Amino acid sequence: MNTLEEVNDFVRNGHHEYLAHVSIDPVIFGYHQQQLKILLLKWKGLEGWGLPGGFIKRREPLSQAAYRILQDKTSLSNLFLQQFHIFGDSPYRVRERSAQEFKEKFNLNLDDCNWLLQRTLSIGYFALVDFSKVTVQTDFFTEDYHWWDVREIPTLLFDQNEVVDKALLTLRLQIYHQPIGYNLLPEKFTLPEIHTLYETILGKELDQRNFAKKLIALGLVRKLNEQRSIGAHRSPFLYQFEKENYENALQAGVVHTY
Amino acid sequence: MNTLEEVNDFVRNGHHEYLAHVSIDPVIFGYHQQQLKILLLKWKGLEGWGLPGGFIKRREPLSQAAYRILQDKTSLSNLFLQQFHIFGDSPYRVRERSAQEFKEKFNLNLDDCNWLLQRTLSIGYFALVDFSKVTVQTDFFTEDYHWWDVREIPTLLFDQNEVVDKALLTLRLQIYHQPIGYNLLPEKFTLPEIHTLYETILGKELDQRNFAKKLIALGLVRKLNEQRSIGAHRSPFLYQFEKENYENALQAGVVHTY
DNA sequence: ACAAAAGTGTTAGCGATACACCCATGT
DNA sequence: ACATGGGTGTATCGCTAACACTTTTGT
Repeated sequence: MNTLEEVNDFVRNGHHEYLAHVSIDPVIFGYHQQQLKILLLKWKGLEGWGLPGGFIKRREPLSQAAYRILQDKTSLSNLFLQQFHIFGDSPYRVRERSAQEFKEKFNLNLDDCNWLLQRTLSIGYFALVDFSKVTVQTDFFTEDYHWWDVREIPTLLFDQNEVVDKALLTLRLQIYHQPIGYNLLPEKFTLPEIHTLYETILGKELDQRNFAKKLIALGLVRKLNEQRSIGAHRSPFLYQFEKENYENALQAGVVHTY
Repeated sequence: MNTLEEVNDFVRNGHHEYLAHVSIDPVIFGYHQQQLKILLLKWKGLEGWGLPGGFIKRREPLSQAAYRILQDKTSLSNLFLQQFHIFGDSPYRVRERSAQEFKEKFNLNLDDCNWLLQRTLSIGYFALVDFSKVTVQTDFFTEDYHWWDVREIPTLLFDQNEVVDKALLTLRLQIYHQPIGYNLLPEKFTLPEIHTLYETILGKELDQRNFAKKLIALGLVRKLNEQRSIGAHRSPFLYQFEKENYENALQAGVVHTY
């Protein structure tokens, strides 16, 4: 959506194409330079940053809508995506909006009963993406984008800080049951990288030796015959996931701690 | 909703009071006679059984809506209720319904664009109730109700078998992190009762001695000076939850196995 | 030579699991 | 007395957790 014409059509006739009252808000996690990050957009006319949300088409399966929205923003097609909560309790999600608000913020004239003014429930999805493969797409509504360290998330629009918090909580709870590393790390990675990733997500220190020991003992990763050069230090070996073992272990929930 | 007049008003004007496109479907678990059961309703005009669902009012917080719907059906106010998934992928949740279908099944005449004909996403909640305290309310749409053993759930309306399956799965996953026993058992219960409850939910045998040992060692239950008479057998002692310890243990996730 | 990060083994303690016999009660 | 379900203790094994020094690399 890039021209003013398209935007006007979306605002006025969007309810013929999309479901009112429900939106999808994806929390996109990426991992880069030892930091867990979230992709946020700066919306035109609105103060502050927000999630790259979107609407569901009238006859589109829900999960397909989530993939479409993700793909539109990141141009990634093969990513991990999971629904984690639906938000409909905060005051922002209960009250309806006014046409005046829209006029002031976007300079768009809306009918009082326009579909965008109605209360919207938000379905939270979280995505795990390989940071290095993402190219962010912007459009008419998007002024800027930025990957934010999860420890430094600014104040977001509406109740979206709550959405992000819940996503992080879910990520932590599921770290032993979902292919977290598989989707956040590049194909080849070093032990210190995956070690720091887990420490970052869990927000606590994990013993270096025990961590490596367990990964290897369970056959979750395979040591490659390559090393990465990291400057004035010993060169770490590269590893790959043993896809089959890894997935079996997750299913069985074998891995409880590191 | 009991008179035909009320029903007609709901069908024709419900969209002024309720949000279209979204419904709440609660899976109500109860435990009785060593069986985990689910409350299902027989809807008038529809073949088969279904969940006791309802709609969200326009300005009603989501979780409040879930409580209201639950309370309307069970007359219970103090119950455990948790959102677990939103369903919007199955063919039933994608396609829209026809006025003709409504005419045939309910003998109600609807406009082609009536709000009840539109696609509806379903928010799944699961509730844990003390079976002995429930009195089920029926209304115009409800022909009958029945508590079904979870191992014998019949074919349900739409995609609701999927909803029930997912609720069961979630219950199993959360058994160590949610006050499962607290809400499904009466205030006073015997060790064999809680033991069988956990076996039933997890669908596997748990060692009797280890189970009791752990419950008591962690101080989750307190032995009372009362016994229950169960006929021609040794009388089991009654126990109560040690509320404080129990909740602390859940929060900390202390209990991993039995 | 030095600074910074990678790599690597052992031990102690705790918790999970496996296992079988006696007791209470009503008929 | 007998049938049925309730109640109880111990020993082994495996996993977790704690812990520090040597190696590599570039400057």
